[in-house]
Amino acid sequence: MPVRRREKTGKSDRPVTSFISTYENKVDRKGRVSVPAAYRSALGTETYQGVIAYPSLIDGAIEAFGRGMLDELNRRKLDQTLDGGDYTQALVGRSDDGLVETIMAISSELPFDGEGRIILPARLTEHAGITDRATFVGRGTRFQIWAPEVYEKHQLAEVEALRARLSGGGIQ
Amino acid sequence: MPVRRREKTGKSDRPVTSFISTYENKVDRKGRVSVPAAYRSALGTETYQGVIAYPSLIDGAIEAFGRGMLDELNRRKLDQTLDGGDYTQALVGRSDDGLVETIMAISSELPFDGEGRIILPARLTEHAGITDRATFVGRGTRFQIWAPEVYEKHQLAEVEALRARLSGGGIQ
DNA sequence: TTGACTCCCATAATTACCCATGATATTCCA
DNA sequence: TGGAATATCATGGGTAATTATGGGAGTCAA
Repeated sequence: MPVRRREKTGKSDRPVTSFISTYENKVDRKGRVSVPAAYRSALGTETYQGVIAYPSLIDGAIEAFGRGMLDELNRRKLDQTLDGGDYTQALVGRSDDGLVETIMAISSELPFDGEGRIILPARLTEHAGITDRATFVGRGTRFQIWAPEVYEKHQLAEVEALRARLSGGGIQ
Repeated sequence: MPVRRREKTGKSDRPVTSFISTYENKVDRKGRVSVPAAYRSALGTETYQGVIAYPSLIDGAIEAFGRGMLDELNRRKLDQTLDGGDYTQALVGRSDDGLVETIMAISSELPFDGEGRIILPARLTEHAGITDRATFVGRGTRFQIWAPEVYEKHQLAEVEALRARLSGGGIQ
């Protein structure tokens, strides 16, 4: 079982517009962990320096994305409801899908410190089983944070399932 | 019935206050409770230092937002009626559903003290069943205040319903 | 007085901010 | 081209600032 080390910062660490690749970083005694520099530069254009995180509803992992996406969700929702004259939604909060509202409730705002680290709240580390190390997994528009051991198993199963599905079609 | 366009309303460039995450704070003997610092900073730009609160019409909880949202509601409602030529409503204050007017009537202005605390009126704590502790729940453009044990149950059901509908891994 | 409320101060715990270091890349220039 | 100087990154620690919370003094009004 190979230990995943920090990737060589070659071409893969140039500024990207989305979250890709995987990194394993340490969680120190204060609960701080560095967000990979490549991810931070992907968030670079945003005024607020930090990420929004919430426990995955599917996996034992933490889901995360930029503040920009959060504001976009809220703004679109507010515009949508008020423009349509739907004050019920804005004031009472009842709608067909309470997805945004629920995500807001279970999310945490995690600002960067001067060194690009965030503090993972206990609620989130417990959900993911994270203690002293954390694996950052890029998922395009968002990324996940796993306990390394857990992710390793999950990833193997993920790849295996994909391989099994593709073998039928004769692709690779 | 005119379709409202974004550039006409001119509010999309204005930042939306985003209340996220949940916090449990104590209610002291004087009935004071700290509004989470993250919420206060979300209200930071507003001139009025405090929140608007009213009993939820759906849940056993308190609904709250900033003065900015209150003004926004009134302004949009006024725009809407004037655009539609319904001056009667603007002047006399009668509307079809009366929701906004009703909310205004049952709302309380709760100013911050020097330490960022508010005093919850008995009418509101009784509605929510709050005694010595209160859970603040971010809902994006507004937030709620619950009795912790009540919210705990409610939240479990909320997440379970959401989980049941999700097929992918997170937002979008 | 009593009670309700506002303003002010105190404090323990937490968090934010600052600086330091070793490892690894990258740049520069003789 | 080789290697020294420079830059970036992940990581660690110390300290000042903030936060949530408690309580006292003063101010009204009933």
